[in-house]
Amino acid sequence: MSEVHNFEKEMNRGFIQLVVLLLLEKPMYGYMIVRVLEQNGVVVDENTLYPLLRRLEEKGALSSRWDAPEAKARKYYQVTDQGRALRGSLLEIWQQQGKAIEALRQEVES
Amino acid sequence: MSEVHNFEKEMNRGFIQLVVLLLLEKPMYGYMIVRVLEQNGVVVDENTLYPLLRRLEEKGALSSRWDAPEAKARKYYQVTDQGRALRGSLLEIWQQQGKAIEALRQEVES
DNA sequence: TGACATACTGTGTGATACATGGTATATGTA
DNA sequence: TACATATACCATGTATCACACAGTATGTCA
Repeated sequence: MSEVHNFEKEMNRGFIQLVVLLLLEKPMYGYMIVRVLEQNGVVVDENTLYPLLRRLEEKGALSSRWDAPEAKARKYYQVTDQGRALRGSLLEIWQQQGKAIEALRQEVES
Repeated sequence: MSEVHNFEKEMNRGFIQLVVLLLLEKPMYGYMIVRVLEQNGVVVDENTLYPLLRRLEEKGALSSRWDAPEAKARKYYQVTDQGRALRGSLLEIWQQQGKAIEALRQEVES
């Protein structure tokens, strides 16, 4: 059905969280996040992002507010201090993983 | 229950596949992989790794053979050409993600 | 003998990416 | 005005996966 197999899909899972936490240093709404990431070569499905945003808010990593109540509804999200702490630990994990992969790559390619 | 939250756990998902595909350029068995990764600061649960190995073999990315049939059974896995191709595309994804994260980090931290 | 390490397997459970389908407003254009 | 398309979000369902829990069986060492 899909071009991208499961193994490739799995690569997105942790990554999207981290990207969102980095991006939302400035307040943005869901649809906008999808477009901005798209322009940077990162494809995130709407139906992946919206639940993720709600989940991150539920856990205290993001805060949100509705904008322009009478116009087209936009829900702006922004990272909280708790979210910054989470971002920090995810970044650490990311970097440790990067080191492991680089080390292994050198072994394989030599 | 666990120290590590879901957001942190999610970081492992794509990563483990890639590490295994890199590591198995040399034939190794499951229990050995867990120990080797452990020594490199990467914690992979046995109950995560064993199914992953079977899954990768099922999809043709790994081949396996049982060793020493009458002694303690060890199942040696090794990457196939198909697995190398998969590894290549996962590495590409990894690098693209790395670029995206680095770009965002610079924006956030400046 | 018995504790512990080694080596693997089967069956849950909960979380999540993505699919499908839907609501509602805004905007461009014929 | 009519109608398509873009914008912006949500609800529900399915498949997959990390990890928990529990078990089998052999090897090793005190």
